[in-house]
Parts: sequence; C-alpha cells; structure tokens
Amino acid sequence: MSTGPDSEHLLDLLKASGARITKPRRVIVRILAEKGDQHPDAMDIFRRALREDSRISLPTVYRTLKVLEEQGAIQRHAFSDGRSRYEPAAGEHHDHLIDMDTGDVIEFHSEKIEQLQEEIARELGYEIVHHRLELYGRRRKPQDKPQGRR
Amino acid sequence: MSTGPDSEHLLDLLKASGARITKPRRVIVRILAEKGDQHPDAMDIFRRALREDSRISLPTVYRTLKVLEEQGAIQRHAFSDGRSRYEPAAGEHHDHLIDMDTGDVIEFHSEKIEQLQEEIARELGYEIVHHRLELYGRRRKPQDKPQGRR
DNA sequence: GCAATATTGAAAATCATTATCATTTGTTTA
DNA sequence: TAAACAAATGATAATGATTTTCAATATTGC
Repeated sequence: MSTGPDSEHLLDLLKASGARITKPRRVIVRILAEKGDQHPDAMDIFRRALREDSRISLPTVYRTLKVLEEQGAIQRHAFSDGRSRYEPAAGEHHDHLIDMDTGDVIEFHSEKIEQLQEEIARELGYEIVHHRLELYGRRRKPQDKPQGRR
Repeated sequence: MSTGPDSEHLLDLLKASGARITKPRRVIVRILAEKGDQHPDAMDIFRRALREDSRISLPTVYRTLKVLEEQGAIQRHAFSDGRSRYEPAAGEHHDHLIDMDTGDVIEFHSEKIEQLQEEIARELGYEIVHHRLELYGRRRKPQDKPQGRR
C-alpha cells in the first residue's frame, strides 16, 4: 500500500532514458505516484522524501523532477503562487481550477475549449504548441454570506 | 509625444489612493502608458526609466508596480518564463498568445471561451474570480518544413 | 516655508531554483 | 564478484527575481 500504482512505469521511463535508478529516485518516484495530495511542489516532495530517507537533499529532488519532466513522465505547472507544482503526466490533457481559499486543484477538460483555442490560434497565424488554462475561483455557497472575510 | 495617452489616468488612480506623485512614479507611469513594446517586465521598465532619470532604482520600480497593481491600474502576468510582465489594465479582458520563438505577446478575446469557462466552473460548484489562458505557439509557415529544429 | 510622513536609493535579505565539486553509488565488464 | 568509470549525490555556494530595511530625501498640507 505504500507503493503507488504507476511507480514502476515512472522508473521504466527513467531507465529508458539511460538514467540510473538510485535510491533517492526510487523514493521520489514513489511519492509522485502516490494517490492523494496531488500537485505537490518541490518542497512538499522533499519533505515527504525526508520521511522515507533522511539523507535526500533538495537539489536531488529538483534534479530528479527535471529529468522526469524531460522524459515527459511528469508535468510542471507554474501557477501564480510563485513556485512550481508537479504531477505525473496524465494520460490525457486537462486544465486546472484552483480553489482560492484552500489551494485545492481540480482538474477538468473541455474539448470545446480546446477546439476554440486551436481556431483562434489559426486565425492569428499560429500553431499551438501547448497552452495553459487556469480558473481561479471560490466555492459557490448558494445561501451563505458572500465573503468569509479572511 | 513623449507622454502616453492615459498617463494622466494612471496618475489619478495613484493620487486617489492617497499615494504621492513623485518624480520616479511619473517616469514609470509614463513608460507604462507608452504605446509599443507592451508587456514589459520590471527590468525592461527599469532600463527605460534609467534613460529618463538615471537615479531611479529597481526597488522603486517594483514598489511602484505593486502600488499600481493594487489600485487595479495595471495587471501583472506571470507567463512561464519566470519573471512577471506588466500591462496597463485594459478596458476589456483579454487572453494571451505567446510566440515561442520571439517572445511576442498577442492579445485575443473569445466570449465563447469565457462562457464555457463559467459553465465548467459552475458545474464544478465554483465561481470564477479570475482566470488565465495562455496559448504558446509558433507562426504557421504553410509551405515550410514542419519543425525548424531548435 | 515647515513640519509630518510617504518615498526613495543603497544594500542586504528572501525565495525558489540551479550550479559546482568532491565524494559516493549504480552499472558494466572482466 | 570485484574493479573501473561514469552518473548521481549531498553540501554548499551561486543565481535571478523580487522584497525588505533603514537612513536620507522629497511631497503634501498648512
């Protein structure tokens, strides 16, 4: 129950790229594959990694994340809070809705929006390589008072 | 011809918030109001400001940008290149298409996409406070070889 | 013009991320 | 399995963007 589902897959990707499977990498990959608490940032991962192996260093976390990203094994997202957040490359593309109160990240996908984007780019003479769509919002509380005042 | 069109407007907003109109702020505001070369980052603005007054400092640029942003006079965008870029708050909302080769930023707006976003958020139980949609792409060269190889 | 206070510039501090480099470890080969 | 070599690590310093500190200066109201 401690090893996530596609932990193996991530290791395979690493191996395929000629990278060595080291202890720290095993730990980091395992963390990334874990369910729950998705979209962690480097520090989150580092902290969790420390619990499994107190010798792991932050630079190694960053290095491993970079390798995984280059392999297309994970994706890095730069939300507007400064640091980067990572997530195992989903099979299919999706966008994000960020809960402004809790920081929760909800994934969604709209083929319609994707198509409209392509269309717009084409009209402007461009071809989309990738895009970023983030909705920042708060839960709708039908009968609640509007603002909870922070 | 050196003072942009809504330079006055920006100064009014500053004044309205109780801020003092100083020399550095005049310069920075003037630069922001200039046409052409839109979406500058702090360093761009700093460099341009130096040409008008060699005593201006980078922190002052950042501080002024922050005040203006809080006043809603300008908007800060965090594209995926690390630093923030600024632009005078446009009358109407728009999104961005970033040219991956030149760094150019093209603005566009699609009411259809906006509506779809609202719809999606609503379905997820959220209300959108703001959003970010960025398309990263390259110019389409009809008869050219597909990839220009980096 | 003068006092009260916001703003400035210079310099140092943060924060996230990356680079350096000597040491350790994974992998390959004998 | 052990030697050999490159890749990866950890500790530490460096980077780049942005922010803070604080004494000196400039604005605004009177």
